[in-house]
Amino acid sequence: MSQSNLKSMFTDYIDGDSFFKNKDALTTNWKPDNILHRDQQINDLASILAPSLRGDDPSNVFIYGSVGTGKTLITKHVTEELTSVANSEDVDLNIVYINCKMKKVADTEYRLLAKLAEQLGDDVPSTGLPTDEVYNRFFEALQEQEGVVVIALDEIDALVKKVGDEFLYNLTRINDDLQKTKVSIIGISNDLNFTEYMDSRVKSSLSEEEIIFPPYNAIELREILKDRAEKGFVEEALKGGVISKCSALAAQEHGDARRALDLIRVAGELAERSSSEEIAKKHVDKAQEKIERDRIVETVRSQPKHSKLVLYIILDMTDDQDDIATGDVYSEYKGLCEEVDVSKLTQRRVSGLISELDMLGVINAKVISKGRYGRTRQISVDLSEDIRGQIKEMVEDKFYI
DNA sequence: AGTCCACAGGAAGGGCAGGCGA
DNA sequence: TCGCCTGCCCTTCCTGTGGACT
Repeated sequence: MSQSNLKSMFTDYIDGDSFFKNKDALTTNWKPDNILHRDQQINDLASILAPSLRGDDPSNVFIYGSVGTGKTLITKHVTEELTSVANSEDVDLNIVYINCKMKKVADTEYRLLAKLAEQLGDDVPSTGLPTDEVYNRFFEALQEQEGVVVIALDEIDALVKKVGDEFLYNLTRINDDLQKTKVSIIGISNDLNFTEYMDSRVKSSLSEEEIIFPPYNAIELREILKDRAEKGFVEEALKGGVISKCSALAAQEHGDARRALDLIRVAGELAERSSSEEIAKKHVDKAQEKIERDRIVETVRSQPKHSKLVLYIILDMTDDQDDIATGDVYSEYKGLCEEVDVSKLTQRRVSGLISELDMLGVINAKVISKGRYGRTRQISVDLSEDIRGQIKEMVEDKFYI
């Protein structure tokens, strides 16, 4: 692009009509005035939490539902309403919301306790103290509260799978030691079978009440999307069938409203970038590809260097071989480490990295037995040429391959 | 039926960086 | 500054295992 073209592109951008009138309305963080198809869940959660307005401690509640079914949105909505009533009625109520999956924030017991203490007004260093000291600080911070404290732990399944359920046991028993404060816990999980991982005592005290968020079907998704699109896009930006297409695709993805919103927003951005007259179905297809590509590439980018090298080897080997084994990858990997002058990891560790890449959905690795010839992982890659190229390029740039 | 391969994957612990309190 | 504590990444050591081969 020549420099004058660049200039005209920018001026066109300013002068050009945008498809968007409020892009925020097309993101998951945006809270609509009326939340569709979740009346039952809103009422359930509200009636469980309502006793806190009279100073009683509400039952602990467990919320289940897969990704994009509105768990976080509804929890925030109900707790915000509750807080505003509590404020106007002068009731002591404190709501703490924490996402346990947030890397480096609340993904270990220490960090969770530190974060909880911080939200209750105590400052705890991000590392350095013994865990029981952090627990004490959190406990003291709780004691200084008056009335009810509701702790909402989002993506609690991720944390329990990582560090066990002992912290939950402590949390659910904390009321026994508190005098004037009452604590209630909302556990939010994406994994419906998650309680199987937990001790039965924790399970029973945490699941005093349960609320299930079923996936949205295509019709519900369409209504949600239509509502958001009216707020997010200017009139007549969308060609017929676009909303239906987005909702149908998202319904296939376990009724994921987040995916539906991402699809329509990205489709809008792509259409705008290609200077189209309107947003059409082809933009949705492109959006689908882009979202998947970005997800994979971003996942890989955030991996440690050895994980990148291992993936590079796997991509390289699967170029002309269908299935490869852990041992093959490891011997090639050792060669690559020498080539780029990086100290190599052990096979045990590389095996772990392969398993992590599999869990992240970047590669497919399944354990098979070849009888006499041992047991190994059969590794294959199901990525488009485009994505493979991007990942390889990223690794080559980083290590000067 | 027994052997044996090529790993998988659990457990324990070392070493490091970041941070605290004395 | 030093001792101590944490999370994190990694190694070492180990036991387990599905099925082809003998």
